[in-house]
Parts: sequence; structure tokens; C-alpha cells
Amino acid sequence: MADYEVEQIVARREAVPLEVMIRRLTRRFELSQPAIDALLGLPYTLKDFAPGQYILREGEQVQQSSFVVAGFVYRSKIVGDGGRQIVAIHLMGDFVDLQHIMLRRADHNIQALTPATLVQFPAEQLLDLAYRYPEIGKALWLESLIEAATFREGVVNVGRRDARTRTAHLLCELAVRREAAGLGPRGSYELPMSQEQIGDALGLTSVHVNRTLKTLEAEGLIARTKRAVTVADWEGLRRAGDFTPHYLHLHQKPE
Amino acid sequence: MADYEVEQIVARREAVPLEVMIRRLTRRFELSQPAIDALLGLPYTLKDFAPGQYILREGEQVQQSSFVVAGFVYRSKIVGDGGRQIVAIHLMGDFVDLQHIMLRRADHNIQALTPATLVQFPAEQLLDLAYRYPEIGKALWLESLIEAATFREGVVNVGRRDARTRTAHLLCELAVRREAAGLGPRGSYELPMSQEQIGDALGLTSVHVNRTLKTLEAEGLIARTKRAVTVADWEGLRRAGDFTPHYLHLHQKPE
DNA sequence: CGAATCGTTGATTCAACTCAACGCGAGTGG
DNA sequence: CCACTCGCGTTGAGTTGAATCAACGATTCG
Repeated sequence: MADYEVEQIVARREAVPLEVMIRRLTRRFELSQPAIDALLGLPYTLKDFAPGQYILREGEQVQQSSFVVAGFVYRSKIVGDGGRQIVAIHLMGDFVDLQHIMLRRADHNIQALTPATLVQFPAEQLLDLAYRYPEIGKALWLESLIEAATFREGVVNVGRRDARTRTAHLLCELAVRREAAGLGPRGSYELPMSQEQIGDALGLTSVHVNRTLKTLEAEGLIARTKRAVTVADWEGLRRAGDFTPHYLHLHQKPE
Repeated sequence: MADYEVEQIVARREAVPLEVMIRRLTRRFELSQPAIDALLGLPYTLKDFAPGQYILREGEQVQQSSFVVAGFVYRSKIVGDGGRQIVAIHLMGDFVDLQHIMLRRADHNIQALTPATLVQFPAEQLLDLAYRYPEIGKALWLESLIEAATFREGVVNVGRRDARTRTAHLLCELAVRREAAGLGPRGSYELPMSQEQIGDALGLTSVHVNRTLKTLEAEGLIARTKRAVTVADWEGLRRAGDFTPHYLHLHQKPE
């Protein structure tokens, strides 16, 4: 199946949304037909969210796990002085709260960034499948582990890189993840975030994000049109962002 | 079993070190006797490490998973300009690289902070137990998920909190984790890190850590003697550090 | 005792923040 | 259809929190 066919499947909303999830899980593992059938047999609800709408709030009790079928989603925490830190940005194909397969209380907020469609499963039943089909369990656990690796890189990014490097790193990560998810080439993509939101993801102010993006543009590394990014010089951007994709474990094929 | 008895078990090196792991896993779940027996039957090696010694280097192939039986361990990544970011600090009772139960290549370094003793298992056999005994699988997966939650809080801490808040937060987290692990009360504990290492964990320089710790001390929130910390005013420190322990999910009892 | 490491302190610099103003495009309502 | 608002991006000027640079004291250890 061609890379971009996924988008078409999703475009047709009536197409089984669980296909997107199956595709994701089989990115790294073969799943047997019985396992796939079991996943397809999961009860689920499909929900649409408007930009900014809360999918989940910190402190809430949760009994379900969600998956992005369309749109962008982000996760954030609020600190004491009112500041916000975005801890993750999710594309189509990402699990957004796999942790709630076991954790019963949300420790952060999840919101739609753009209009977004999510599939939600009863956490208990998904967990159950993880144990009845070890291949499913492995695939889901692996998703958790790679997400954790991405958080580690996030700590490094905001902790030890300056604004320019940090920003370039984020652009690289999104480009590579998008490409790996089969959503299009890394050379040019939509980045539907305000500069304020980018700042909240990078631990910077919107003003400084603005200046930093303009610097990267002036250096010929990227081009910008509205909220889309064109990577003008991938190798240059990669170097500027101190980016190596090892932590995404894209080529992980356990066994 | 009393809280501090764990230390004694560990002190007697001949006592089965796997007991420490069993204790950790049963902190949240009951494990059946067959599951416990299976864990106790795992082949393992016990290794001592000197301060600073590498347990694992970024880029290495890994086939095993480790657990801290004694001492302190930290995990770090190095950035392009030579800076280091410590992404996690581990106490006795913590898994330090549970991710290698499935990820075959290390994406960061793991080093001993103090003299430390680790138990190492063949990853494959541990994974195998996770599927033969769903209770074990759940307990291990849950550890991964909570670790990820800790990384998220780490992103928030370095991304959106100032030096004083950040530092107080770290002190609170270590106090609470130590207490939860049954290693002693939160009021006073050893923090066997140089100010340089604290800085690398917080995204600060050692000079600024020094000034910040002195500020916290001058404010009457902590007292310091060598590398031990006494929390003089827990509620004050908690507030200074914008600390709430929800993200540690200490009272998580799924089902 | 000498070397090395770590903590402490002061002086200075700088990266990022704050505050403020203005332009622009997309809605929206009269 | 135009005036208005509102959110967002842009830019400048001034401030500040943390870094840098540098020196020195304390402690440990061979």
C-alpha cells in the first residue's frame, strides 16, 4: 500500500478508522490475522474535536485510550505561575494517551490543535487484548517506550539547547515523524501551530520564536508560508537542530 | 515489613537481590506466588559499578534490562556543543533501562552516580515472563508508563520553571520517591550529586545551582550538610517547587 | 603534603524575556 | 459593503535571569 493512501482512507470517514491503528502497529511488527481481527472487533467511538477543545483535563478520571485518526493533537501541563508547557505534539496515527490503558487519572491536559478526529477505546478491553495476543501487547508497549524516548529527547531539547537549535530540532522531529507515518515527504509540511504554541512546546516566548524562525529563514534553512514549513536545506537544518533520529527508533524490529 | 528493612536486605549482599524487585513490583499489584516464583527463577547477574562508570553508552546494542539494588544511577544525553542533560536519577528499587526489554539500541547513557549494584536480566526472558504472567506484564508496563510521566514532568520543569522553582522541584521529587521506595522519610536525605550534576539535571550551570541552593537555604526551606539535604519546611519547599506528586502515580491501584 | 575535585563568590556578559506598538487578514455585524 | 474587532505575526527598546569568566577556599585522597 502506498504511503499516501493512508490519507485517503482517512479522508473517507466511513472507511474503518481502526485501519489507521493497524497500520501503525504493523509498522514494526507483523500481526497475525487473529490479532488484527481482534483489534478490528474492539468497540470504539469516533469523536471530532474543534481546535483548542479539551480531549482530557489534568486530574480527570479516565477509562479509555485514544488514537488520532485525523488532525493534530497536543498535550500540555500548566505550571504554578500560569505558564504552559506543551509536552507532546501528535500527528495522525499516534496514540495520544496510551498511558490510560493503566493509569486511571490524567496527569496532564490533552487538546486538539486543529480540527481532529479521535478513536476512543475502553482501556480495559484494549489491555485485555494486549494479554490475549502478546503481539498486540508488544506493539503497544513498544509505542509507550518510544514515546518515553521522545520525552527524554524533549528534556534534552529544552534543557540544554539554545533557542535556534531547539526550534530547528522540533522542525526536524516533526518532519521525520510525519514522513515515517506516511503522511508526506519531510521537505515540506504544514505546521498548524501559532508561534505562541511553538513557544510553549520549546519553553520560549512567542516573540522569541518569531525571531528564531526568521533567523532560520534568513539562513536559508527553511521557508515559511503562513503555517506551513518548507525545509530548504535538510542537512543544514538537521545540523542546526543537533538532530539525530535514533531516539525515534524508527527502524526498530525487535526479535 | 518495615520500611527500612529493605536497606538491610540489600546490605546483606547475599540476600536474594531479586527481593528488591519483587517488592517494587508488588508496590502496586498483588503478584501470585507462581508469578513471584517465576521472577525469582530468572537468571541474572549482579554487577557493581564505580561512580561515573558507564553501565551503558548511547548507541550500544543491548540485550538486557537492569534494576538498581544499591546506590544511585543516572541517565544522560550529550548534545552537539558538548553539554550534558541528565534525564533521570534512579534510586535503589528503580528499573534503569526497562525500555531495553524491547528497544535494542541505547539512545542515551546510563552511569553510576555513587557506587552502585545492579541486577541484570536477559531482556528476552523478562519479556517472556511478562506474557506468560499478565500480572508481571502489567506491573512492568506500568513502570514504563510512570517513568514516561516523570519525563513529562521533567520537560515541564526545565521548560517553564525558573532556577529556584526547578531546583526545589527536584528536591521534592527525590524526597517523595525516596520515601515511596521505603528508603527513609522525606525530611532528610542524602543527595550524592555534585552541583555540576544537579545543574546537568536541571539545565543550569553549577555556579547557578550553587547560588540557588544557597537561596533556598537562606529562605529557611532546606538545610545542607555536605551532600545531604534536610527539608526544613516541607510545605514551603513544595510551594517553592510548584510540586504536586500526582505525576508519580504513587497511589495507582489499577483494576 | 601535593594534586585534584568541588563549592563559593564576585564581576561581567548575553540570550531570552518583557513591554509596547503596529500591521495584517479573517471574521462579523451593522 | 464597510467598519470594527480580534487574533496573530512582526518589530523595537529596555530589562533580567542565568551564563561566563575568573579566582580562591575547603576537602579528600593517594
